[in-house]
Amino acid sequence: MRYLSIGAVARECGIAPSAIRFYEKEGLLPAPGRQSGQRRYDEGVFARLEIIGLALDAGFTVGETRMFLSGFSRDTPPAARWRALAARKLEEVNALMQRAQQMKSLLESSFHCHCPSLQDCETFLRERRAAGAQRPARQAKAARR
Amino acid sequence: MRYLSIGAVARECGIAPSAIRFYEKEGLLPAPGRQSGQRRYDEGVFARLEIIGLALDAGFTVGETRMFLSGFSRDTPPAARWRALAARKLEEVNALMQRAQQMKSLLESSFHCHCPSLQDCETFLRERRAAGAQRPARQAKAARR
DNA sequence: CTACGAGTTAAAGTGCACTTCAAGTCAAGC
DNA sequence: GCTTGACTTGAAGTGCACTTTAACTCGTAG
Repeated sequence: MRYLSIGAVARECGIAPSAIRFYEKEGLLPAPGRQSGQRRYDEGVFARLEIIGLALDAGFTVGETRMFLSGFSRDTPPAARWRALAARKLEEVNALMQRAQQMKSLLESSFHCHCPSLQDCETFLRERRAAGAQRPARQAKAARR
Repeated sequence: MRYLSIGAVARECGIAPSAIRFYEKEGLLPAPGRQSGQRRYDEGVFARLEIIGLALDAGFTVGETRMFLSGFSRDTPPAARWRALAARKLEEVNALMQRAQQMKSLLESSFHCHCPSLQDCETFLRERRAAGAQRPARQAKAARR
């Protein structure tokens, strides 16, 4: 079993050391063992970091990701609460995918479109109709740096 | 043709007046006519706001959205530059959708999963394998409030 | 005239996910 | 002993997309 420094982990998975410390401080990552003050990680950290990245990429906040991860931890899983959160998040992810799909259509069609103005761009109007009577008061998230 | 105040537009499409002013200042929204100092919008503003929302939701920054919109404007479309941007963005949107899909799978499977720890969760390992040797050094964005 | 609601501005504030900074510790090499 | 490089900490800074604030102007109603 190799024991890796924070720098080694960072290099190996392309995350800044500062981010790893940040995740630890925020309770996403368990505090690892130390060797003369320095953090020493085992291989398991990569799987954790991967889910963290996945969750944050998919639009979870740090707090939500913490809860998401707690759904997988061995200590007292508060299943009901977790399930509710997961269900809500699933909807948000669906909404995100739908909007991304719309944007994708819009982008693709823009390659073939030469409308002088938006007001009468056929493609856009079609997209808009496809989107339906939504006008949904956007609120979901999905960011990373 | 109705002429709407900023408040009326805001109410009708669920965006804060401050956001509308912000978009105008950032050049996403053309400056409308004024009536004793106050902005008066025509119906066309809704289509504009809808694309702005779509673009921002799909992860465009304000600057990118400005360029995206300029692709649709009647004045000198710098087609090459725009196409390059659109192509790059299309890739980013694809990546976003892929990650969202992964998160969705993870969420869905978490309903049926009762693994004591991540390290040996079959479902997660399968997801990970499906994701391939990516470890992609995340960089794309996709946020809104 | 006064009051009110809705608009105007520039500037400062907010929340999030990190990053950067300043000052220090530690082990190894010379 | 001194230097180097990688690490440690808490605190402050950053970028983005807005929001809030403060001080103001309008048109209308009473």
